[in-house]
Amino acid sequence: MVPQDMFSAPSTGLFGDPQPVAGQAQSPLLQGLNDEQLAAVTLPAGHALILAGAGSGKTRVLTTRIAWLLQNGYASPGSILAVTFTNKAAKEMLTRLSAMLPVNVRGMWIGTFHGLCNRLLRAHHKLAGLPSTFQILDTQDQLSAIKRLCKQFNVDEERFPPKQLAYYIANCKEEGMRPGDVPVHDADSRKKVELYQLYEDQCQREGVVDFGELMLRSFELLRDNDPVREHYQRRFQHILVDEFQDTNRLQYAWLKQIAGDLVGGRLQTRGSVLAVGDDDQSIYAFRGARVGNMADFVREFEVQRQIKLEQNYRSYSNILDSANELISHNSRRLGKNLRTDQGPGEPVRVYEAPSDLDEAQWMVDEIKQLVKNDGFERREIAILYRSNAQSRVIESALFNAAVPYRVYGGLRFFERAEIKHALAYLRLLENPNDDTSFLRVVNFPPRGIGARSIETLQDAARSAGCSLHDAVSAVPGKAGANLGAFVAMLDVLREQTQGQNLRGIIGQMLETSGLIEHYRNEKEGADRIENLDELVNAAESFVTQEGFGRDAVALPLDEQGGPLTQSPASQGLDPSLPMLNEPLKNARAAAGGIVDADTGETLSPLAAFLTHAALEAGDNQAQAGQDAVQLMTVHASKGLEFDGVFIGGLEEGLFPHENAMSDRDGLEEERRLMYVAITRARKRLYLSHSQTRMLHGQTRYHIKSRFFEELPEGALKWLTPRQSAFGTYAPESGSGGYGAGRYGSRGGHGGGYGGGFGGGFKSETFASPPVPQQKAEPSHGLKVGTPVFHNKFGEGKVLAIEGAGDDARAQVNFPRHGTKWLALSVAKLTIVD
DNA sequence: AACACGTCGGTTTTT
DNA sequence: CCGACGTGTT
Repeated sequence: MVPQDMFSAPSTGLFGDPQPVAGQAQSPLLQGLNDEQLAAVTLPAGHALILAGAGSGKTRVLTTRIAWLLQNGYASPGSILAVTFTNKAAKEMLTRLSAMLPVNVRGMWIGTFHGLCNRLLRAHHKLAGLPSTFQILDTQDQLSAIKRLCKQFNVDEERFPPKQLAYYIANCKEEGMRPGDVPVHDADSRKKVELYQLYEDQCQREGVVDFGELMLRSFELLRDNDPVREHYQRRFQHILVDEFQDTNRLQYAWLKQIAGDLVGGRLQTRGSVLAVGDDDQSIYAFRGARVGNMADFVREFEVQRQIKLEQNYRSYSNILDSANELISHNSRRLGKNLRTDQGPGEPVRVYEAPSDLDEAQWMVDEIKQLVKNDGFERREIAILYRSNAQSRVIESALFNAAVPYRVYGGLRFFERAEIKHALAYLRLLENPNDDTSFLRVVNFPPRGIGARSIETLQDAARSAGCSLHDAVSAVPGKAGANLGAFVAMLDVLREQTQGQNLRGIIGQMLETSGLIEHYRNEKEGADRIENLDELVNAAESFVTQEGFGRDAVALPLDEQGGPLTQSPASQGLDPSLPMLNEPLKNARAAAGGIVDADTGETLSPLAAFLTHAALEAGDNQAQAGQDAVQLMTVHASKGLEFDGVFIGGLEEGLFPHENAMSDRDGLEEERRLMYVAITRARKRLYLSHSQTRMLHGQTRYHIKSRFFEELPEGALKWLTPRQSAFGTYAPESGSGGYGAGRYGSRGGHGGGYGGGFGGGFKSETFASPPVPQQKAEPSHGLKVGTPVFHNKFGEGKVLAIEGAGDDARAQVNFPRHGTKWLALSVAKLTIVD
């Protein structure tokens, strides 16, 4: 129980009024909310957990809650902190909020965890032990920094792959561990800790932080500086967290720091935390998400109110029933059942294809019908898959049928090589010690500085304990001259751009660095120049419309430890909060800078833009022009919705994925993934699996996903016979007579069969495929699913079989030893009865 | 410094 | 099968 006096302003009757009840909602803000939503929006002070099912209006509740707090004077903009995971979600919240209320969103802290951490660290960089010009390393940068480190210290990259080190370091940080906190058991772990420490030293020397560091450093800032922590605790009376099920350990610890202090084993908080999430949609355990944070939150914050949003506004009930039934197979749920007022709608259609090519062709045919007969827009149709590799065949089928499509994922704007090069120059203007950026462009465009020269430079820098930039003068001879010229060029550039606006700076950089010139002479350079032009545009719109001041409102806070204005905060307002100074700051921001809390100086537009580039890698390539079918992984589809959804590749080993099948947690996450996929659909849902699939260049035999057994039979319509005998098909016979030539005009794979499926084909036809049957004659007598025994590995189950005769191999899952590929001519396998 | 060749690995992804 | 990456060649 959280005592009432914990809230700052009980005297005004804050939240003391009787709560509005459904039906009484007078404010237009609250109109149209259902009872659950209304209750959530108008929650009294105190910590609360909202379990928000898919399509239950979660974002609406979150934004309406903020608007309601503001409108009723329960909160000032400055007292609100809303945290999301993605920039997209943060932006969405801001947009909806400003549509709802004519409110100055600037005073509010709405952003991603990393964005807000960045704000904290910029404002208190001295206390955090960072230079004001610190730069942010993205994942690529981090990896190249680690590779550089490994080279420098002669680390055996076989034994310690840089990728793994990166993963290891990120992991330690997520667990809140500095090198000194990591337990060491053996030589291996000792070495890793040592490298972690060296990496940290290197980053510190260069004035750069990786994503994990952004979180950990600001956590420590709060933890170790009482005045700072208290300031924010007092300020943020209303903390709202989106997608709470995706928070990792460190993010949760960070929230606790901002919310209150642990006193005598109990968390004493000053404000209210509203956590919104859905344990059934937790699909990011692999990157540290900890669903357990939800239960911890309830316990540690002594949460008194939990509200479930179970009314779904998205899907017909056949779809929803399928989702509910599926997810009911998971254990340890917080418990939730979606309901809808909509009718059953069409049944969920299920299709079994002989091959992945046929599966893709079936999708194309169905999509054509949806568009032609049912008036679906293509952009309202999505094809979802478990892994990116599956998109190939589907793309090919769509391409050959001339159906416009768009694939999500891939390189984002700020991750393109030419953009990274340009940004590296800009970063060096800000922070010459950023060795990662230095190395990226020191010889790009080529200026005669080879590996040899760089090695010399690195040695010099190491012995002097300084950055590469500062070590240049120590390199003799021709190499030194070339390096000197590079540094001189940077100096010239810095001189040239002095006092210029952002657009001017970037334009000048592109010229002086020789980047533009270089790409002009390159045959494939036109696209890259186009992208560089786009960079100038991005900078321009960042300055003008994006209102970069918004993202960087600084905080007046006396860091010298002087008394913070203590006030009763009578209207829930704390006079020491910065919003009172807003006009001044906005004026300064408009003049082209951002006020820094420590120094009172303005943060340059360039610095702000570089931060923006690092924290928001930009849209993938979502050219929203054409009406195109959308292709993406199930993960990428989270939060989206479509009229029609296809989920392909529902096969054991693929979905659920083989790497996740061995333990219960993994399997349950796969099931949640499937749950997310199903709940994307509004009107039509199509599920499919294929008996054979080309994977890693070889045909694999798959049995259908166990998830089919977990769906309500009554909601399904099988387009192919439910029990089709497995092994009837010979996938590799090539020359099918039907629709030959529909594949193959691109990518070179020869004519498939099955072009004529989809439409006419309904049921019995399936038993006799349009290709001459080749007896899949397994001399070994193994089939997928066969339980087997191995002398060394014990009992296992066959997951897949490949090849024939002496080349035959079987993939077998052994509970004790994991999944193995075994050559049948060698391994002694016996079939278990 | 650009290109050719061989090896290796191969869920999911945001910041 | 297909892309990334590292090494070796001109």
